[in-house]
Amino acid sequence: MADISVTAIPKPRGPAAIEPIAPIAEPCWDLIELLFFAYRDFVGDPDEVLAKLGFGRAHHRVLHFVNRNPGLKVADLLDVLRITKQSLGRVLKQLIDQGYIVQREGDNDRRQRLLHVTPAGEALAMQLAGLQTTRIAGVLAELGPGGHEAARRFLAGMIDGEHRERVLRMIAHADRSRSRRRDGTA
Amino acid sequence: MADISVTAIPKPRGPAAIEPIAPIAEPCWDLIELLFFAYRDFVGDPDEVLAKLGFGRAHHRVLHFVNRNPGLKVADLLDVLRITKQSLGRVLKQLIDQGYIVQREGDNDRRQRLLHVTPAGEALAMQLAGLQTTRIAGVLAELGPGGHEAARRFLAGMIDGEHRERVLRMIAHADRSRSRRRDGTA
DNA sequence: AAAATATGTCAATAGTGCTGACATAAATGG
DNA sequence: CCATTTATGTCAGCACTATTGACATATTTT
Repeated sequence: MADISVTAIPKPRGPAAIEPIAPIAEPCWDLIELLFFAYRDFVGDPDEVLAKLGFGRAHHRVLHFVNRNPGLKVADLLDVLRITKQSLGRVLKQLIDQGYIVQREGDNDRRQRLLHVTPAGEALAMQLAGLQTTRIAGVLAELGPGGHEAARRFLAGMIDGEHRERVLRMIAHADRSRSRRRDGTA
Repeated sequence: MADISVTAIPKPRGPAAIEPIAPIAEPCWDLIELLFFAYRDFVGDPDEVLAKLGFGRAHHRVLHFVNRNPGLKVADLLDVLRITKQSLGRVLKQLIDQGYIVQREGDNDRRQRLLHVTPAGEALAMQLAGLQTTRIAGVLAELGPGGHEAARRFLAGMIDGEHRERVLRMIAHADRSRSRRRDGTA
């Protein structure tokens, strides 16, 4: 029931065809390779902009998630990025020193350093997201209606089942967060 | 005509609504973030296996493309991976030293070192591709018919137009190459 | 024979991740 | 109030993957 499509067992090639060791299913080469090339170009646009600022992909990821989740706790950011605080440290310090991110003490818990983008940080984050959105929008326009939903379902399915729900909730939550900001409702 | 879906210009919020600086289109947050998480888990499975062998992602990419394109020239591999020969050097040397890849002199041009996987190399490459295929097959099974084609079109569209045709040709060519090998036609 | 090509290698550097150890401030639980 | 835990930061060192620049070797092309 879960073995449709690509991993289907190879059809026997003739009557009583002997399969010595079992050739197993042929890998899904096309999507494996397309994911590689697609992701490379997808992150390539931001890379160019970031390089001019002396930043790399790590800076992009931090800036992106802080922009999307204003007031994010450091611990939560570490959790999303799945890196150590030492790795985050260097990158975050640069973003703070150069005025793209600020830290604010937590209201309830003064140990927390809640992360926020500055106007410059938001501008940069939006510029980078804009580049990626332009690329995506180009594809979706070609694919026609249903393309967006199909892509979303494919990509969401590729996430570990263990984390999928959490990621989807985070995306939905960030969407609400940002639309409040746009409305000035915050 | 290319501005359907996500990047559509925001609808005016009321009669004669003034848009001060132009909020521009809202980025396509969901696909941007899903691509990040999906790709991370997609490469995560192989990462674990590779780590036990003392290899990293760079080794995976080299092994993958050599397995898919037997007799690949070093120069072509550099071109596909878009890295320098110095970067390739170390990684390739390790794969050769540990018996996963061999080099053969070109028949016509003896300067060339054509790359081939050994049986061990093929086994490893197929194991890694198998992990990724299992993940992909799980999604495709959920998506139903058309899912594979939709994913392929989305991902292919995400590749720079400049390189898309070349990538698709490479994939098609490698498919022929490998099926010849399976048939013993080579 | 000279020039171009395919490949390899040495050295230095950058970006991003890791582990381990330790420090500080604040919250929390007896 | 004090001990512990929590949230965060920081120093030091290491690994992997990428870069640039320079140079070497073998082979093909002109």
